[in-house]
Amino acid sequence: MTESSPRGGPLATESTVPAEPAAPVERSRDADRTRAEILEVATAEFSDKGYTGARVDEIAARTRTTKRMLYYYFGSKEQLFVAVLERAYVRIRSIEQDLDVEHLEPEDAIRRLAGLTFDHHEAHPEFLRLVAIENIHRAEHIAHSDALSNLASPALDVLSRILERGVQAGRFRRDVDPLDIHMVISSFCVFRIANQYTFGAIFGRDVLDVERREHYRTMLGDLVLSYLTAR
Amino acid sequence: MTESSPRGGPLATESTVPAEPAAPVERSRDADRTRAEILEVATAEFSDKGYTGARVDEIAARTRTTKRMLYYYFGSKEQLFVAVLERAYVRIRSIEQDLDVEHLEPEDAIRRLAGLTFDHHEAHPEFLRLVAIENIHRAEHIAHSDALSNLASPALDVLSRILERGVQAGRFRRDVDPLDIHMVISSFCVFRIANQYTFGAIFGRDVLDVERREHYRTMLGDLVLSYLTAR
Amino acid sequence: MTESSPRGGPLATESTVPAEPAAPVERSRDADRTRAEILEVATAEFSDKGYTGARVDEIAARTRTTKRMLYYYFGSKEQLFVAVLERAYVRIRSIEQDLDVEHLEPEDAIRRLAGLTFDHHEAHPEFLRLVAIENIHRAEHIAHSDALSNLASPALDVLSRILERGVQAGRFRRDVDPLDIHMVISSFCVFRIANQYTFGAIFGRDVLDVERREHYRTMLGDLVLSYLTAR
Amino acid sequence: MTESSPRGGPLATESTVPAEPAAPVERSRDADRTRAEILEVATAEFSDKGYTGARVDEIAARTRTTKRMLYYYFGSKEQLFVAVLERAYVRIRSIEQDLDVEHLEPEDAIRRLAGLTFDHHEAHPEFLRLVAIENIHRAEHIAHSDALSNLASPALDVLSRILERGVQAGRFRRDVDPLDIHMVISSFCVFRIANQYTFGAIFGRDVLDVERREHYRTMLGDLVLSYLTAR
DNA sequence: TATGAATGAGCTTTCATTCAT
DNA sequence: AATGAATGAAAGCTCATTCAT
Repeated sequence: MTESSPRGGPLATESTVPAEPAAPVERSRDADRTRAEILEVATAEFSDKGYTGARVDEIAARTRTTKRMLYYYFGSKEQLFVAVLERAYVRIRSIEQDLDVEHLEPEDAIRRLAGLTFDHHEAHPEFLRLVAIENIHRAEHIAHSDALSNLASPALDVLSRILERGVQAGRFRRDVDPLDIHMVISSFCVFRIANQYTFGAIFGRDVLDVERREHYRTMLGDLVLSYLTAR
Repeated sequence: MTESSPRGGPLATESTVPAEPAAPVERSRDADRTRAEILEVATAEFSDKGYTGARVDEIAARTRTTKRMLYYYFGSKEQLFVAVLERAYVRIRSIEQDLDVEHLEPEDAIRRLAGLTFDHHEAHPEFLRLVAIENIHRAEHIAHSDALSNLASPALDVLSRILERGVQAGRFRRDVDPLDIHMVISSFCVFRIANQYTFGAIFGRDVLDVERREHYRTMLGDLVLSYLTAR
Repeated sequence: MTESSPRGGPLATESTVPAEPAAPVERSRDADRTRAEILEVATAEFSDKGYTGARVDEIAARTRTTKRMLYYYFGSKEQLFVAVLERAYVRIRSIEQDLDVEHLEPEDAIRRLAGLTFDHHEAHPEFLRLVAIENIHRAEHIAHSDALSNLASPALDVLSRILERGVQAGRFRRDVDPLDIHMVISSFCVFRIANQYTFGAIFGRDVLDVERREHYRTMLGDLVLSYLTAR
Repeated sequence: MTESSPRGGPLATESTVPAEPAAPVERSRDADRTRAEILEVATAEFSDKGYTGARVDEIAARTRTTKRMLYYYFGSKEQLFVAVLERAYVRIRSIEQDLDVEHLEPEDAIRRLAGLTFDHHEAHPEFLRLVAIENIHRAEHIAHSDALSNLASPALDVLSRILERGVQAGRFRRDVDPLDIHMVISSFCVFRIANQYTFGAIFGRDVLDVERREHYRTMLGDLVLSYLTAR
């Protein structure tokens, strides 16, 4: 990489700059807007076609800028993909932080948590596609990203506290690892979205059918709770 | 396509020829061997790089034949990919048919079934990678394949009978859809393999660690059984 | 060329073999039929796509034989094209021999001759396409063909005699070269067919429109006669 | 096509820019020079080998640029061919506009027009080859070209006025369609060039022989005039 | 800081033909 | 006399990227 990127290097996230002098800000705002637009389009393209399948030309064409600007801002296709992943993870995590389950009974809190995860995954299939794509590439992009390497789910902390409360109340099993429960919940929610196509093709069932939505949502809660409360 | 492919068209699967005639088979055997070798290498390449990322040149280079032969046998990169998918599914399904759980108690049968699924997925990560890749492509290749469109898991029939026995014995819930249970089991097994990289990168846990293997395997059985036996 | 062709080499025309022993004739007849079929299809393909644009695979696919047989009978794509040209010229010339104008007045004979030429070209556009294709290739195939090198039009002899009669009767100009008249007639008839597409695209006139047919046919006669009878 | 072409798209003709700005033109001039060079070479190659027979590699090799640039400028082999056709037609038509026959007697004007057409065709055989090639392809490229679909010959207008004057002077037939006369003239001139090879091979006459040139040129004038003045 | 123009390397696929009996 | 299997060479085209200001 011989060319330096503006404002903090290629991995810089689009942090809101609070107060800056007049003139250069104008330009920065344009730059931010352009960066954001590129990321938006790139997210769609990468999510749709995969990393290799995505075309830099196509991303640029759907933008108001040129391909050259894309390289100017992000350095390379790979760095653009990393930026896309970072933005996607940050967004998803920020949504998860809205969880407010402290006032609920442990069982209800679990149902709430699982249900929200279920909803999130259904609402953001392009995020799951990016995750699947990144796994195909063995998470090599995430691994090299400082911004993502230790970005654990905030839901995990919430989950830990729910489990603690449940155990202390004598309603949940002891010695259950919160991350395992998180994995069970994620497995189900991710599989339903990420594998919907092959599952549908093989078994002829559309798991995204709205008529089946509540069934699956409830089932997930039942599944986790039955495990946590099993004698 | 004006050039005819050898032996039954590009989608012809490598049917086991039981008793073979004498002379002309020699060449057929070579052809079959070549086909098999191409499929082997192509499976590795597609599984490793994804459909778009895979290179026909690379596949050919790792083979004793040439790129030309690859096109002679399979017609196109896409048809080769379909052949790879077909072979992978057929192989996985044939393994699943070895299930022998009729003599077990329903609970043990469930544990056995879940455990074998768990083992299969761990033993064939390249199959799960192909499935993930195919889902990125919205199962368009499987959809166009006659050989795969109706290839439900034989494990599903086995599962149905276990559930029936469990219900009749009064040990399992009524009205549980076998396909839902299959989905729960698959979710967990698939997620653990397919999402191991991002999961590891984000949470710092290696879910493939042999030391944790039995824990997860048992946990899956517990999870499913607690759901099936929940009051 | 290392492989010899059956029955007289690659340029042998499909002459009817009168009397031959039993068994091999059967085979020859099949061979002749196969050759004829290949030539039929090849004529269509070459005429449609041009020499380079024509596909050996495509020709073979439209035949009941295989591509290999095509090479067996004709040696190469080029030799097949020569055979196609030969057959086309022979056929066209044989049709022209039906001219019977000796009993007509010179003027009527000219009209008859020009009209028949006009009709022939309209009836055999694929022949004109082959001629155009061959001219694109500077007649290199015809030049190397013994069968075609001195295949002048029989119409030329007929024309010569008509002109002689006209001159002797004091109705036609003296010293008119029959080949020049042939060229005028051919020019008009060939142009109308061979250049119909660009002419139509540029001038918006469909010169093949049946409603204009008689007009052009008459006009050609008028044109030639006015020249021959000009003071 | 996601990659944008320079300067107005692939079909943009080399419009004469009258007054040019200062600095950035230098590069444009290079680009125009490169475009022109590619078109020059491509004209020769397509004209020589036909559309399918022409090789993009060959065209590029005869240029100072690379094959990549050829695609950069023209998008595809087909679009390059269209550009070649457009340039050829535009050039031919621009030459035809130099006709200045208003001051001549109708008969002399006709001879002049026919003679100039005769000369043009002889001077630009590669244009006629392109036209023949385009007719083999049924004018599909011209049909899709906006620049060419309505490009009637300016010679046609000139011809119309000559005929009018001749009719008004009582020297020419009435009710003669100028386009028919154009067709007669074109037929003869085109045939002589386009069909020279097969004509020479079949009849052994070199119609391009300089010794016969005046004969044919005069003959064409005689032919047309005798038709126009026929009683 | 910003950008239009240009590009080397490699991609999938197709072509007419020959091998080997 | 007849043929199924195999193929070297090259075709058109696209990719992410850099040049040059």
